Amino acid sequence: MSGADPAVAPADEPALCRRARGLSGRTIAEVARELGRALPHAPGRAKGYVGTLVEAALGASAGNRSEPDFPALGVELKTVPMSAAGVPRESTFVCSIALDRVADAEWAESAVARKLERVLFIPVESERGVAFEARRFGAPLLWSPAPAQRARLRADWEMLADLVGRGELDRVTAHLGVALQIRPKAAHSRVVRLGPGEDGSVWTLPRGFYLRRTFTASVFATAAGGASGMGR
Amino acid sequence: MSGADPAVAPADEPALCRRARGLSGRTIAEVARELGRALPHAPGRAKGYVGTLVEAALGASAGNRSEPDFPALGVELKTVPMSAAGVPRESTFVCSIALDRVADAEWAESAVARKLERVLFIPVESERGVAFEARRFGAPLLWSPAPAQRARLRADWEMLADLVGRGELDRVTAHLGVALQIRPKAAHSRVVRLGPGEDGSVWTLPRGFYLRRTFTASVFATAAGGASGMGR
DNA sequence: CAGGATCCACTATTGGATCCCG
DNA sequence: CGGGATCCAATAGTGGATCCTG
Repeated sequence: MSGADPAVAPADEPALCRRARGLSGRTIAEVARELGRALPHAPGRAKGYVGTLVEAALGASAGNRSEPDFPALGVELKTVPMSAAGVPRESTFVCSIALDRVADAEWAESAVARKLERVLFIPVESERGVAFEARRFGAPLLWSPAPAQRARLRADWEMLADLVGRGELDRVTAHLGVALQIRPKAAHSRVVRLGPGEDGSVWTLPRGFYLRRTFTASVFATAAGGASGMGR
Repeated sequence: MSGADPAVAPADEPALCRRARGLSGRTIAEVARELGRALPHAPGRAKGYVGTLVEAALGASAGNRSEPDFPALGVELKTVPMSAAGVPRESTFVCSIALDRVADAEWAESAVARKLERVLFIPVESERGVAFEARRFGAPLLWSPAPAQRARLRADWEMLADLVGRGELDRVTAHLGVALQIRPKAAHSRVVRLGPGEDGSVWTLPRGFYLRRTFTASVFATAAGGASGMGR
């Protein structure tokens, strides 16, 4: 074993960061072996595997509960697939939308605001041509939104929550929002959920909030010594 | 006739701007008719037609000479095809590259810097679905680069001129440069010109400097009341 | 040929769909 | 089902090729 007992949650942020840095440079296969976990059975059938693996490696509260991964620290954990150029390859899921309750919510109380207040990003190599099990973890980033970033997220959230609350879900597409967007969140497109419609409730596809790839890219770029914090 | 005699160059910038504003809202067909010019014979065979038409309409010195379109004013004229959203659809040609002379040139003396010091942009509607002759001119923009824009152009130019001067023309692609890029400028790809190579001179494709679409977009966005002048 | 540009095949992006696990 | 995410067909973007005129 290489560090503290992974089954136990880290006591504080420094301890968490130490564990996270311990992953840097190591491969998925190495970490899986140390935790006694099998690698995914089939290539392309590995969605979510790395996220779960990192949860175990860092001692996050496992499972599907709607609280931070590290409840005592208020820290949310996200793995981010990175291209060789150091740019995220995918958007980042934030949380599902409670379609029936978003109407009269306030930004400060929202699940999005709470989840994003403190996030530990773990970059993972993700390049066609590098075998899944050989992909390496990168340097972790413990992030809280800068004022301009928080303002951007809030503006997007208020615009989107307003649309949902007004029953205009059918106007909501992933095109909306600069930093934050709404996209489907379901096993497939026939799944339905009750949500606000033009006349009362309608059956609709479950949705989630996601961070755009460009936003996450700017978060990493800024942290790496970038200039502005937002913008190109 | 709607304004001053188009055959005569405007006396000063205000006069030029008045003529340019006179085009706003009018169609290519209307302007062509007033100047007694035939419309292009075939659709898709109209490259350059609008540029030449506007030169005539505004009293620019016609022809292929390497001086500003309005020599007395030091103003360069560029038509810009615009999408319905008000964003340029194409990059903007600036000038050809003297491959054999760019090596020891200085930015301030360069053709790029001189051409871009004062530019009159004339937007033209350019949307599949709007017939060529029915496309309308937009509000003109008389522009000089803001300090940040000039610095960006200079940095790009120096990087590119350096590559060309060092005989590394084969490493120059249109990917290089944030605001300014180098692309082929010839009738077709078999045209060759003598330029600097790794060992003396080599035959190579003629090239030109172009403004990227994103840069021209930011120029228009800023002038339209935008915030930053550069950036997204 | 130099200046006026646009065309278009290919690549990059991404919105919507989908998959695994507990 | 909710949390962990990635997949991929369709669209947007653009680099290199091309076209017209004087």
